Amino acid sequence: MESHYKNHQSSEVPAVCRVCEARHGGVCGTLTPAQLFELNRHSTRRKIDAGNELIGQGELVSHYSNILSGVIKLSKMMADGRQQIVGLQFAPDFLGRPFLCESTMTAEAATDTEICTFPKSLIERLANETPDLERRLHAQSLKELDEAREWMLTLGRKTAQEKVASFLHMIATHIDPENGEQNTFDLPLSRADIADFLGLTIETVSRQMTKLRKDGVIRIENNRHVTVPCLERLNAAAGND
Amino acid sequence: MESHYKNHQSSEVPAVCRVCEARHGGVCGTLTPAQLFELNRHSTRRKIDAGNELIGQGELVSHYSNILSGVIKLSKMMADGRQQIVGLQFAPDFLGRPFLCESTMTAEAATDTEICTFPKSLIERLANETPDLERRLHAQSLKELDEAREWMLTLGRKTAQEKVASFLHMIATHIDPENGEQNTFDLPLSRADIADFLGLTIETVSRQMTKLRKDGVIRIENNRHVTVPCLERLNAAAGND
DNA sequence: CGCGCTCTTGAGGAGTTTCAAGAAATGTGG
DNA sequence: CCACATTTCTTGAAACTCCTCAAGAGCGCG
Repeated sequence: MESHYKNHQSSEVPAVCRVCEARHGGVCGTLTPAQLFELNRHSTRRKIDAGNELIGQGELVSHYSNILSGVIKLSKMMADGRQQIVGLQFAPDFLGRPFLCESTMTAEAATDTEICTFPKSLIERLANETPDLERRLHAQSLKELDEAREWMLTLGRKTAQEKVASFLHMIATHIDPENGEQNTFDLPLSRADIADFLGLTIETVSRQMTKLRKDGVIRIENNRHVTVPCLERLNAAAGND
Repeated sequence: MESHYKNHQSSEVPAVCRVCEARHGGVCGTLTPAQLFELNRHSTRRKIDAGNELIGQGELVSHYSNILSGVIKLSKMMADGRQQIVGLQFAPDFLGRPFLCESTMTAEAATDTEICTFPKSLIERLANETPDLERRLHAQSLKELDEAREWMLTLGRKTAQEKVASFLHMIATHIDPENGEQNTFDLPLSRADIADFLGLTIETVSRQMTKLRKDGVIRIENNRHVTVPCLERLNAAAGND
């Protein structure tokens, strides 16, 4: 490994990064080959099984991560156990809250996930050197802000039916369809997670899914596998125009 | 005016900025005197009466603003008229969505407001020159993101009672108290606005305010004027730990 | 003083939750 | 590969929260 780093030409990007799924969409895309090498030297790839916690509410944040594959859920919990998912991050999103030491929420793998982790301090130094990186991080924050506000509208003003349809529509447009032809995918979240995301109970989510199925807006197989024959109908059920 | 600008020494900040309420908290704080002069030349102060719209959903964003005084509400509307307030901005917050041309929401003055406006292009150029400014804008985005996620928990998982108490607690801690002794303030929002903020109806907000009053958690005069004898009791009513 | 506006209060009803049970999918060990 | 246990999801009935509709009270204003 050592020699590998010593021999590189500064115009080449590290081999690991060259084949990395998140390389262009992710936050590393703005870095120079030399910076990538430095980042690479301090980064580790990790697999995280569904349900495992990356970081807990109130813990110290020492690392940032790029999501290479899978879905991460960010959630907040009240003292009495009520829980709300406040964000879903898909590959190749960047995970971590700049400028803050203590996490205000829990990050947990919703599906089996692969991430690339690096120390907070290193990213912050690179961001100082590289305005493009700083801007990229800023852009991601703004994207998350837009999404959060979109969900505030959903949480505050939509009916259970519209909430569930909105969720399915979001997933349908964020997950790569397995099948080019039709819009078909596996839900990355359990009914309990969906409920926590939409501010509903499991039972209500289930009932609304059943209703959407009976109305022909979606098809469901094995509970997790969903097909959307017509995205526009789903969008209409979600209350969007 | 012309001569004023010609005669300045580059180490002095413009007179208007020197007495500006938002100078240090706001986004201008990071700029050099020379940059402040340039910004100042292209900026205008405006007063906006309560209820007036700054920018509408779907309109083009050509200007950014610093809020000098007052409260601005950011809201989203559905096709059928249902509305949700997705953010409240207090002086000296910065108003505007970097990197985006079309506004995804409406910005409206909740109270009589004074702002300082400048063209989007100028701020973006200054942000390129000044990493500190870019970082300041980033920090503000992150603050808004944190607030949005906090409200997602409120919208999704709290009861009407807790929602109203949460709102009052937020206002109590964001508005400068008129009176050093006790926590007393004028609500910047009407019952209708509060309802749109909390995902409730006017009637429910009213009922919960009455209940909080009868329980002795708050005192109300003239509908708008609120006193909080004990912030901790209010916080408890809001469901926070 | 009457008019309009905002806020409050009440009664009834719709939508969601709660509680409880059953069905379907998933995993385990023989 | 099949019984059995476990988890996840669905369905039903009753209860409760919040909404809708309706009327009245309080306040500012011409």
